[in-house]
Amino acid sequence: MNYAEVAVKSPGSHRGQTFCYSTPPRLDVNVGQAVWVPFGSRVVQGIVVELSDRPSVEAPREIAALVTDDPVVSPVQVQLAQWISERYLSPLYDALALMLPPGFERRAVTCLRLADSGADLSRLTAEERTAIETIRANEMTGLPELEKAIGKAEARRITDQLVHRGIIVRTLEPEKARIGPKTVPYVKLVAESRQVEAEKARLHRARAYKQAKLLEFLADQTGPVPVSEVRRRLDCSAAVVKALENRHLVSVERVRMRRDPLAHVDVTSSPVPVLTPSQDTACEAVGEAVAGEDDRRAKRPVFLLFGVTGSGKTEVYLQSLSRAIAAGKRGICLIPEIALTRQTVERFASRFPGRVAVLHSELSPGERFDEWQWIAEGNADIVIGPRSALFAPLPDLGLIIIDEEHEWTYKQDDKSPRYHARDVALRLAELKGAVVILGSATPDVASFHRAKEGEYHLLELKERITPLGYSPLPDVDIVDLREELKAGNTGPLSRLLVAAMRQTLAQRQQAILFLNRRGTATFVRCRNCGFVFRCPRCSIALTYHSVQKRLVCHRCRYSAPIARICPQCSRPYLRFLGIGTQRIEEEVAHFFPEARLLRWDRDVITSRYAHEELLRDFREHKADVLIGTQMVAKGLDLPQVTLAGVISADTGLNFPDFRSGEHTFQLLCQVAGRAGRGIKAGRVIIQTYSPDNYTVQAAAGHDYAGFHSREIEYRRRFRYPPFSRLVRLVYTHVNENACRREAERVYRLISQAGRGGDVAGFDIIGPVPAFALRARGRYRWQLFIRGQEPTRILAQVALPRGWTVDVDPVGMV
DNA sequence: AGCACGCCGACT
DNA sequence: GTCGGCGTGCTC
Repeated sequence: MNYAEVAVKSPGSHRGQTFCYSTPPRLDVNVGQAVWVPFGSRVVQGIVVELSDRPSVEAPREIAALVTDDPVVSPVQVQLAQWISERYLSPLYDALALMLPPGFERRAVTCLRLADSGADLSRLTAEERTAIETIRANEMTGLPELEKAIGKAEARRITDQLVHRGIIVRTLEPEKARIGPKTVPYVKLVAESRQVEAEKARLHRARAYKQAKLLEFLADQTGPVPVSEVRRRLDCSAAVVKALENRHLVSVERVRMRRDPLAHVDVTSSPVPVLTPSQDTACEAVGEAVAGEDDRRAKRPVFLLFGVTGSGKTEVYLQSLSRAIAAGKRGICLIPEIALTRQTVERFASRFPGRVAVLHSELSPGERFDEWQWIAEGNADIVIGPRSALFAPLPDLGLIIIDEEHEWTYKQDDKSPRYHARDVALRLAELKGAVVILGSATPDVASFHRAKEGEYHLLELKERITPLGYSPLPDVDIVDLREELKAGNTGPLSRLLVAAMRQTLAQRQQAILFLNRRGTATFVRCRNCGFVFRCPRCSIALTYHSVQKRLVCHRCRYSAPIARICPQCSRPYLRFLGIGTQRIEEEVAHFFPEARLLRWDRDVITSRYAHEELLRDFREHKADVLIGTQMVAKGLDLPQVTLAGVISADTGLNFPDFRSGEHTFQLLCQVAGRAGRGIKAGRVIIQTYSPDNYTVQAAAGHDYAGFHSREIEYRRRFRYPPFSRLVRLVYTHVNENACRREAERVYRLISQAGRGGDVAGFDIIGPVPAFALRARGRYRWQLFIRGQEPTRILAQVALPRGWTVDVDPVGMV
């Protein structure tokens, strides 16, 4: 095996592409190894994905060095990366990069050093002298530093010269590690007890009382003690420790320390609750599957855990994990968003004290590094985190849990690889022989379809558990907003909602008001000519913020003062349309001047802990009404809330996306689930202009099955997922015309390839301008390929720069 | 990412 | 006529 196929970190490399290198005998190269390879004029990192005894190109170059002696990714991870690269049409390296330890990726920098030999230093130009002085000042100087000192082009020209004349040596070194293990000094006694007595006497004579005290203290300890603790307890300085160390009476060693993100969590374990019958059935089924014979060929089952809000899905996760651990396995639990799921994380941490690792983006780089290392060393039984936690180096993986599996945050859509964590998890489970639990109160339409088809095992939790036992789901009223208008009520709050709020507040209970999304908040339109204020950079409608009295773009934060007259027709008929959280706040304040209001949207949430503080305040009843967007709908446990109001269910419904019904249903159910989780019954009011819509009706009736059967028929009729798959192609360009023309060209290219080739059974939707046509000064056009295997056609089409491909996109807008 | 190759505007 | 702009393509 003298050759290696290497996935190279290069932006230009396309899907699955590898480069062939020869392996010098001095290096022990294995699959999964990170290596330095020459690439064009540079040296870059790559991952070995295959070994062979035959080169795949004529003249391969040689692997320069290993990055580490041991492979960084396992063979199974290489397989998983190949699958991701294939499915999502992403560069293989990008897929592998998901699995690398934090801070592992580094670049090679050119380093300069003076040559040892007494080269001829006479006849140097002034610039050359400055360069040499800069290099002499440090042991090792990076080329970038020299470039900063004397300019880029100049630095290159001069170093070339000096290297040529043998005055300096140029080498390639990995850039300095930014993250590493944290170590703390520990001190321990090395002197023998006889010696200790003698030294103590001597130190007393020398009036070095602190040293004597330290010696005495250490003699009483059984092992090494952190220096910081010694200093705190004996109130001494580092010099005292140093003095004893110099006399070889004590030794100081640095010990690696874990920066534990869960250190603050209170682990006083609450009693393990008794399971309801359906929870018990679910745990039994999962436990049996996890503990089953270790036969890799027998595919492990996938469970769809379908349970309404408050039915105790988390308890099923916890006890399933207990069973997995009892069977010698470990588990990963994916959660949609860390900010809103801290309660869940803490519940896991206190059920399995010291055995839970968290991996998420809010960790400091150091914490992330330590968690990763800690997991890799086999210290954690459970890893919990958002989608990337799937790639944790957890040994003995036996169970993968995906909480709120319908959540869109499981799809990565801002950067390559554009993978869906649920689908990757299913593949990983197959490779590892692990069991999967998909949990949701409102499963993804595709997941529930698969469960109905028998592909997944359906586990249903029917009872809703509250502090006083089982409680029914809240009553839901639908308010027809057209009737409100007819009755002369032009405000955003219906008469029924106002009445319900009055009652709730009179009983000193809490209410939540929910707005579909911030993007539909107050925009400004001219009633005379129809002009709408738009962002000059992004072309989306600007939103009016009453506090600053300015129009703000919610995409790029552009802002402008509000005008009095229309810039198009010069008439003073500007009108504020739509409703934002601020507008609702003002409206509620008008009806209930006494009520304490709390607004929750991205304008209020600024700092890292603002979510928690706000929630704590509301939970402690420091406010009566919470007004917010999507965020208030997510799994929050607020027992004193007895009323939930949806200002308008329509905003989502009218979105030009085949998933708008599904999304709206999920949101409405989540909001409905917020009310009545405590001891008092809850009530929900949904305001809408389309009261007969099946999505609204089903949500009001807590009828997932009813919604699903209608929705799946719609999907079948229009051949949308899960009856087809989609690929989204987006082209970005500064010129609008060029953008449209390129989109049209690729449309023709794909349809021709489809007619002529062997890939049939697909159609193209578009090309159309993307929903936000302009983003950051660039235009965007998009088209969709729909079919059974929509990616196959793309193998025949070369897309130039500027295109991004999103397989199984989460939305169409 | 970087570097080379190649085709159109302002200069000797 | 040439120098150089950066659009396009390639790196085992």
